[in-house]
Amino acid sequence: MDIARRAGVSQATVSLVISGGAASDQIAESTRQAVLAAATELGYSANVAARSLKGGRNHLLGLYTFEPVFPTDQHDFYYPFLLGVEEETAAQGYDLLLFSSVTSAADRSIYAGGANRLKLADGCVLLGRNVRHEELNALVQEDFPFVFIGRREVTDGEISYVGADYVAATSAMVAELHRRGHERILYLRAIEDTEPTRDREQGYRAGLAAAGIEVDERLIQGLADPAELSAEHVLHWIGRYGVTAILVEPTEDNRLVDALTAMTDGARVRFPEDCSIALLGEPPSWTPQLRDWTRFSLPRAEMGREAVRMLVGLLGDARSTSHQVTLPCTFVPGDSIGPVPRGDQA
Amino acid sequence: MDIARRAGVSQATVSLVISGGAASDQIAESTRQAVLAAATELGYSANVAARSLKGGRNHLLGLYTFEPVFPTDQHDFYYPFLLGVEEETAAQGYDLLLFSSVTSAADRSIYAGGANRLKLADGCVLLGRNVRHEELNALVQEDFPFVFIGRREVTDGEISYVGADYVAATSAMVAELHRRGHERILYLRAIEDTEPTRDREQGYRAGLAAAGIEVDERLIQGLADPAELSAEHVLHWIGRYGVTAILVEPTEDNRLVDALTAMTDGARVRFPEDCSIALLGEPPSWTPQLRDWTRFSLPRAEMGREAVRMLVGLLGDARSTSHQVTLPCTFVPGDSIGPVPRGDQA
DNA sequence: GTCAGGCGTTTATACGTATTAATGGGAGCC
DNA sequence: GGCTCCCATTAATACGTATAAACGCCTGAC
Repeated sequence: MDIARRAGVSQATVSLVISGGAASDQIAESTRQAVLAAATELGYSANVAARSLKGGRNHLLGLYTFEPVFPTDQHDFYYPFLLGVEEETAAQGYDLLLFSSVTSAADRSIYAGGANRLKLADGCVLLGRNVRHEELNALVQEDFPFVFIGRREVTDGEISYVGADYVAATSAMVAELHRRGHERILYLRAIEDTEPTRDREQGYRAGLAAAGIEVDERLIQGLADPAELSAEHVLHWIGRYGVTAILVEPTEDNRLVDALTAMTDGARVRFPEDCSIALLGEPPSWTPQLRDWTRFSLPRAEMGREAVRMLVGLLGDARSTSHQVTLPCTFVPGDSIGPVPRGDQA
Repeated sequence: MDIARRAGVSQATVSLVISGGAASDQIAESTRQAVLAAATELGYSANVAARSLKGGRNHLLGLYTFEPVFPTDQHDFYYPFLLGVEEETAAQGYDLLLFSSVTSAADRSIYAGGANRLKLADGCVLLGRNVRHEELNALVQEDFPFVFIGRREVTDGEISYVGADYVAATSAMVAELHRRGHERILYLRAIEDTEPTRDREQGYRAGLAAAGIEVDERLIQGLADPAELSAEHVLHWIGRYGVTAILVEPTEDNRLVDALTAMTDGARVRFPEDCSIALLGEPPSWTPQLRDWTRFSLPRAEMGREAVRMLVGLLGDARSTSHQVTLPCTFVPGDSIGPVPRGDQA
């Protein structure tokens, strides 16, 4: 190390001065000044790799997303999370490492190339819907500190996460519909069995139970691709099952809203005149808001911030217990729900 | 390394098998299989820190902004740049390091703490209006590889940058106004003497020259804070100098557009009926676009991408020469310019 | 039988830092 | 003056990997 030579001291001394805020009180003031001067002069900065190799921390937090975030629509969905993460990371005095290379790689795996690149950072915030649970398990076993944004379960053990309270929000949505007289409420769920979907379904059932309505399993329909949702479907459900309201999960992109808009434009189905409809979440904010859909919105930025706070907490405590937090969603009244259509009233 | 023990070979052999796709043909197939088996079994993943320590490069590109990006409006201004940088970084197989800690620190200096934290990355993309030129100079002297987004000058030597062609865009804007008969064109410039402002002024003068109009120095006015721009000012300029069109530099936030909107709302001045107005740039995109201002827009995402490409090029070439590129802006017709008002026609 | 040569593997070393144990020198005390 | 003790500094080591150089062994040739 050339700083040492420059200041005429040993490498160990330099290390003590630079990093050892604690142990550097053992160092004579004159020496410390000399070292700092030399460091400044040479534009020195510690090598992260070496530092983290040694086992020290490098003051980096990582952010890894399981989905690519570049398609602009999805990016816009994830942006508020990122904003929160970035803001709190800065507030905590850390730098933020975006694992874009892994994200964009063909195989899209944390362990691509046999290397868990996440370990570059002290800890990591994870984000994304299509999680590879086996990778999460691996992370847990290595006990690498990380926090997931969104509730996630793993088979062995518990992980830390900051989730949105989909259960309560969905349940409240059912209650809201029930207050307006609806009893035949269709729930269109994503076909993949991920945690957010499970939570919504649980909230749906809980909401019905609270309203004293028995669950009609035929009113829980899987929807593989929101784009395939058409007026025919809706009219069919109305006619066949007496559906008066629909709850539907939006995707991270704008396919759902596009489909709904197409329906409305065709005037085949009117919301809420023919049928009430509410979104169990919020479509990407960039979507031109032609319509103020009834929905609930996640506190995305706050979730990002909270995840970082939690992560920093984990880093501080050596014996890191996992933490789980769910934050409440905000109900957005919108204008797509209304009373039960005349002909269908009980 | 416990994989070595597990497979009954040496650490070097493991390294050859794991990383040396090239040199691993020297390894007997049986040995390689044994090593790979052991690696899989133990859930091994290479330590990136060690790897990059040995290799010198850690495959990180940095992004540093001279202004804090958290006030939502400014963030929205910088966001497209960030998007481009992020996208191309991923495409190049690098990870992106956001220097948020430095950004948010009180002293906001690259060299905070006597250390150049930027060196954490292999190279760095810089961004921001209020540059500290002395820091740029220092970076140049260390010859740390970096690329600035926006044209920047330093006293000693040249730096690499990807800029927007403000000169041509402003000149074209003047030509556009002249085509509609305007000859008394007021230029409201930022009061700080930064490169973008200088370029706009140069473009303004060039445009006038091309149109055969002599520059009236009284028509170049400094504007410290766009918020202070009022109907009184505009009416004054119209009455006193016979101004029929205004060119104004927008800020990274929404103060300018707010001021213009306030003027319009008060109906004190109508654009373009009373006076044409065009923005020499683009306000933050999040601004509720009450009005489609005539302006030009920077290819921000493309600038970000190009900056990363250039940076990666610098990293590849050991003998790094500096490169300068300016990208053309896009004219956005909008609806805030029109013909010369009746009473003012020559 | 000896020796060259090639191949598969290992030994040794370097990367830059943090940390512990050791070293040196100076001051204080008897 | 000699001894001890303390404190500022240093030497030594470890972290996990990549790589050049060295090594041993086996084959083929003379």
